[in-house]
Amino acid sequence: MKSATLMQVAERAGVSTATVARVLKAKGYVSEEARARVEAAVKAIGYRPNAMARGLRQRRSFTIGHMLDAIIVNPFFVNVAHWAEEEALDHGYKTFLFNHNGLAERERIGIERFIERRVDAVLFTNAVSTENVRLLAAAGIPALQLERSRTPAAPAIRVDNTVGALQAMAHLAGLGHRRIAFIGGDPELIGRGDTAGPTVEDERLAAYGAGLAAAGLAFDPALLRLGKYYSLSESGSGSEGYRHTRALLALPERPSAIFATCDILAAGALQAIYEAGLRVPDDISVIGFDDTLAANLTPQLTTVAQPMEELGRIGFRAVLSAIETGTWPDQPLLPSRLVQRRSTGPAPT
Amino acid sequence: MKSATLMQVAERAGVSTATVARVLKAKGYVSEEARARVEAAVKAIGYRPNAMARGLRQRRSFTIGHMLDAIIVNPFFVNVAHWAEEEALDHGYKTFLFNHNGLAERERIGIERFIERRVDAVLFTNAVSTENVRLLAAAGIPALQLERSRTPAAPAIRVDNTVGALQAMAHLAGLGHRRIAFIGGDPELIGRGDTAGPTVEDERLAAYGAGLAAAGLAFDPALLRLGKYYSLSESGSGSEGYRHTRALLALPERPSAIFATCDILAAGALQAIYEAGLRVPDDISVIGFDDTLAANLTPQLTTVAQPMEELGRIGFRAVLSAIETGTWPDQPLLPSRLVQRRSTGPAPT
DNA sequence: TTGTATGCGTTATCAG
DNA sequence: CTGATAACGCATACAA
Repeated sequence: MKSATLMQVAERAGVSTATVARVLKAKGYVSEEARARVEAAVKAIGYRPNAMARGLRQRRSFTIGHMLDAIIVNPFFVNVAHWAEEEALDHGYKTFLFNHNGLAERERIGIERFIERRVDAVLFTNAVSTENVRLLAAAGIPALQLERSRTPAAPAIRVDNTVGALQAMAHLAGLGHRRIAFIGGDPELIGRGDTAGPTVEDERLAAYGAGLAAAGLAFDPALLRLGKYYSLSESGSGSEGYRHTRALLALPERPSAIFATCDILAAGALQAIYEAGLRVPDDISVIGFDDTLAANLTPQLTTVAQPMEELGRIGFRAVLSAIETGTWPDQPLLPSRLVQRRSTGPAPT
Repeated sequence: MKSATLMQVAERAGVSTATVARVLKAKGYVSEEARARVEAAVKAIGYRPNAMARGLRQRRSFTIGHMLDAIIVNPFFVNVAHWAEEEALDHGYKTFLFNHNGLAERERIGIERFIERRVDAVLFTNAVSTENVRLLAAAGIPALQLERSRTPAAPAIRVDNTVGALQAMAHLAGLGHRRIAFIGGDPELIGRGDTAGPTVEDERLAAYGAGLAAAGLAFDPALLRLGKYYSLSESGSGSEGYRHTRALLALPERPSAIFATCDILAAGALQAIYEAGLRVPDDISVIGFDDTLAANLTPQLTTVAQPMEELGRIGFRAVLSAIETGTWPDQPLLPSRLVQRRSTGPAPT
């Protein structure tokens, strides 16, 4: 038994479809009596508006597309997608997800799907190719980047990586650490994109340097390990962090603290340290970034939290504004912040 | 600039809309010449079919709903959702996600949204209320449960929990463990649902007992810890496992191995053990369930893997069959299996 | 306060 | 092989 139509409701209530529409949308004048009859009819036959018909007529699908990097490898993406969806729900919207896994070709396919579905806007967490993003502009669909800007072809709500990273460094320095290693994304490897200015990786790396300087610590290139966050093909997604940490522990003078710019990297670091028979934080402290895996790791990880809920919610509200008014609200720089748990402690003496 | 319409393509190609439709759907006779002209026009104006119009006309949205428990707390759900989506993509479908967080009321709202969107079918991972699921039947929408059956109101593709759990127990027993603890979901607390027969929790618990018996080990009630998998309100989602493990370690004669029926529980167990200054697997072995967090934990967790990709893919194909032919294919019982990593080792002597 | 009529962009059914 | 034309279910401009 397929759902009833508005016309059937009208018939049953003995009014016109226009009247039914008026009570359903709660706009326009309707007599109390007609309203009651319509409501009774709606209930009686279990009427539910057909979103496709509505969308076709209104030229609005009440749907947005959310382009993600790789939802099953990094929980960061799940989280922002979740909160964007939650906010969307509050506004009568639904979101479509699509994972490009870092591949421009996949991203293109996803965007084409979004266009066919006539999404009212799309969120990128994150974008891959400027050319692809322009496809949306060409179709008249607003697009917004979340967390990082990879292309000038769409506005972005970015995160202030510096503030949290600086807190992390100050925390470590305050604990007496003098040899602090850094495991992070290589600005060149991660993909700088087409946006001018420092990338997320540049910022985190710069904050490491600034944190060192602020604490009066010298920079030691041996303590700097740059690479990818994870490789999609490898199981044990923390393997990059694991490898870097093994190298760090093999140093003649090993670090007493490691600042990893991703919880996944930190997870691998924790494994390497454990395997070496060292204890966290007694022998070595570890800080991560994102606050995704953190609370599940052993020991619970001190990490720089990203504002995932704000990113999702504010991001959705921003595109909603673009949809409804054609204008973008101010794009705030959302702060990251240090969350202390149990993986950091005083430097060993 | 909004996307062009089929009619505009027709005009530009100098043919009727019917002809355009024929070349687009690759069915019906079209002369080579007409086809070429249409294809050129499509390319020229960047035409993309409007899925809403198509859906309205065909009474099919090429969309399915996927009802999930709580995507941000348990990666298990992300994974099956991801693979179902992936399979859907291969068949021209998109999925809508909705998290009910274990609440029947939320589930009802989600289902209503799905109905309004006119999804062609819905997947439950997992269902909460029979009454809600019946809403779909009333609307003529096929529904399928994945991983576990909570209601007789829809068919289910379930997982064979026994096989993997038995492997886990045999693995532990083979390693010489004689005091094996069990931390699992309480069959009563988790929600038995309305389906007759043993629940997932019953099965895992039974396998524990059977594994003990097979190894000639006595059952010790002190080693049995039943509760919830996690509480949604608590950060550090492994806290349930942490608490149970603390209790276990405080026993006069503590276990040398713990079998936790969820990686999240195992993550908490690992934290408690670490905090107690014990080493895994030297002092105590741990096995989890699901294979979600496993590879990221310290040490990498031996766990009973659930067939998440198969669940998603086979699940989608099953509903597709229901949509297209009105019949359900055979529902296989998908096997779980032990994945050995580094958290299990010989029992200490 | 209410009803009529039209069109949103497709697909499908007919004739031709 | 091709072209009119009529729905699909709803929203809205316009009349009444």
